[in-house]
Amino acid sequence: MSAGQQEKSPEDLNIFEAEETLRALAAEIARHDELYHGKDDPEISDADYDALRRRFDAIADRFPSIARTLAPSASVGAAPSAGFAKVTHSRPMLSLSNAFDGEEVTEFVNRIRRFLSLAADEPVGLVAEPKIDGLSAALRYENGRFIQGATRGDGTVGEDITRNLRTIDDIPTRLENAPAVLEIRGEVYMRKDDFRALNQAQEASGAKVFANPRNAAAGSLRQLDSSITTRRKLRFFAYSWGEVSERPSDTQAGFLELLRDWGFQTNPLTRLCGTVDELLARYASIAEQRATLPYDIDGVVYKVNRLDWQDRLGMVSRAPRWAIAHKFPAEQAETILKAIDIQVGRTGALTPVARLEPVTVGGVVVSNATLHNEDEVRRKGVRVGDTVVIQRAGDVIPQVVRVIEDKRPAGSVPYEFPAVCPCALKTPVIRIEGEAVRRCGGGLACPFQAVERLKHFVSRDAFDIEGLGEKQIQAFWEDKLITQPGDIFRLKEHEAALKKREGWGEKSVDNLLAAIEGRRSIGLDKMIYALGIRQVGQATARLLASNYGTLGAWRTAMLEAGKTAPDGDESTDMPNDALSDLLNIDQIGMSVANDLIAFFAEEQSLRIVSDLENELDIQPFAVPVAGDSPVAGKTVVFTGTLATMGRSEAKARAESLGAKVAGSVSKKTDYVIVGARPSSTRFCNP
DNA sequence: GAGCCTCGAGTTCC
DNA sequence: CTCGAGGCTC
Repeated sequence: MSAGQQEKSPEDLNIFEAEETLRALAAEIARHDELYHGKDDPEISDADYDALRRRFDAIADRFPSIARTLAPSASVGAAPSAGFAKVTHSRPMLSLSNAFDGEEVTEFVNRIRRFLSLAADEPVGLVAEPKIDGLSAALRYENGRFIQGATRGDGTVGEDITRNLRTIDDIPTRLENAPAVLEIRGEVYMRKDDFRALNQAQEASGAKVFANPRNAAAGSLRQLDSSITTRRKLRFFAYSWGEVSERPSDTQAGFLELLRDWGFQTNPLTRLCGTVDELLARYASIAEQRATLPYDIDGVVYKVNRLDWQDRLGMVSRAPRWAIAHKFPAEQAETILKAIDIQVGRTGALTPVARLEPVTVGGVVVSNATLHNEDEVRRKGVRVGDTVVIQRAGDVIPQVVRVIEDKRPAGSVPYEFPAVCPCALKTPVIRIEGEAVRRCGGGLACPFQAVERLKHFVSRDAFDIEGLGEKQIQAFWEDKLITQPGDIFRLKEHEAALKKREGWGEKSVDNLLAAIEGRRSIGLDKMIYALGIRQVGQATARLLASNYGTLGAWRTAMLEAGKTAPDGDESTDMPNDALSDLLNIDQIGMSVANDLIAFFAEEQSLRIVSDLENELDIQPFAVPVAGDSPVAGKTVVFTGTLATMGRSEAKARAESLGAKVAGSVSKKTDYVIVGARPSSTRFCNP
């Protein structure tokens, strides 16, 4: 449905219009389901999605005969559309760290020199190439044949878009003289002229117009029907590789040459540079050509040329140490700051948000921007009524860059952070010494926090109840249908009342209740995460679940741990066994332990937990045990520098063998792995 | 005690 | 995505 198109109410539709509309809505809903569940990248807000669903249901209720004939309609909302198959990348697709000025580029090259301990006169060859604003893809060739292509996804798991990639002329289907296994990586993009032509055609046919070439390429690549992709003129620049059975070159530049020999397109502006000055000159040259290039770029990427150096440099978190993206300055726009509102998060954090006169930045209309916290507001000196400069950080999230003070209206006053929570209780706001955030002091009692906690409870990484999004939680809360998590599982007692609610029919209520029933059985880790304890996110919840095994054991341990030092004076009290066990878990320190203890010290928390215990079937955390491993069920401590792999890798490997990894030695410790002793490394190399 | 890395929390837009 | 903070290593 295109915006602005007049929507008729279901009563005014004739049967033909109804059929057409239902078909379109079903397709649209299926697409958003896929974006939301499959791609984890929703295109519309939950509210807009709900509106689509409601409109579909309203029309379907009035024309049941048509609704029945539409196969997908029956399953709308019940199951996400099939979409694309998942592909696990054999080697993760990394992201790049960014540089925004010459100084950061110099620092990047210096870091490399230090890391490699290079002599001052030894040059570091780096390949500079434009950073194409498209979508990265991985192409797998086996014995010279293109067998599978995937999107980047989250870097670890992408989607199988082989059929659509096969329609791209720049992607050869056969390679001569290629290694047996060869995974080529590069960027799928649309040229500016093809983009303009596509949009004209879309407009002429009344279809959706794309905001920019990148979105058009994304939309085209994600077509389930690859005959549509064929008609879109997509292109591909190759620039990197993933898994290879034998390394075909010793340098980045040499590899690019091979890519050309195999028939790939590589970017013609790519150059090998020897010094930072050369890199920056190349950057300036590419920046100058930017407007006249036939495709969009958003910066220049620098990569260490020698592959043996790339190997040595390795990576930092999820980005290689041997490459960086020198980004062009983000597009900026001026607008008026109309108001500063305060939002309350689930932990009570009060976040100021700038309400802006809507303005287009980078092809997107922006009307809100976060101001993070009190310090940020003060640092930027923003006042209501100011004209401010906006940009989209990383081309995504809008931020206020600065105030144009010359345009400040007379009589404006500095922003005063409110002293009380905007909720009905007007609880005084607390700012803990040394912390940046201000929090509502109301804790569990604050109604805003309560709603946010419920939203967190049903969120995607927690209970993920379909049909129970933020909007519904808000509405059910206001009507007192859901005031605590356990109420969700008693919602079916209000079935009749629900069906009378505006926007809710027989079908949608049935679907919702079915979705809720489907979540009655849940893993302990998700259960812990859903509780929304401060500092306990997905990773920590998993850690706790795997260490304590059952809800009961965890609760008992947390209550026991809380019996230490009620005055909080740790220096005089030895931690009890329960607390020292907790602190012995790798990644859990005193701060996280205190928040856990504080949670269980609340009467209300205990009620919520036992209520859920009655309603739910909580599955003990499934440890993927390789039963015959010598470390299964044992507690292992790593210390010192490991020779063959990083600490985190060793930890992951040991855990995959069923071991628990602790941070320090205690009486429960079975093995201590020190350095690279051969007798110990056998645990890491099964 | 400094510096690195991971995790948590909050946010925006289509 | 970005920032801040906690936890760990050196």
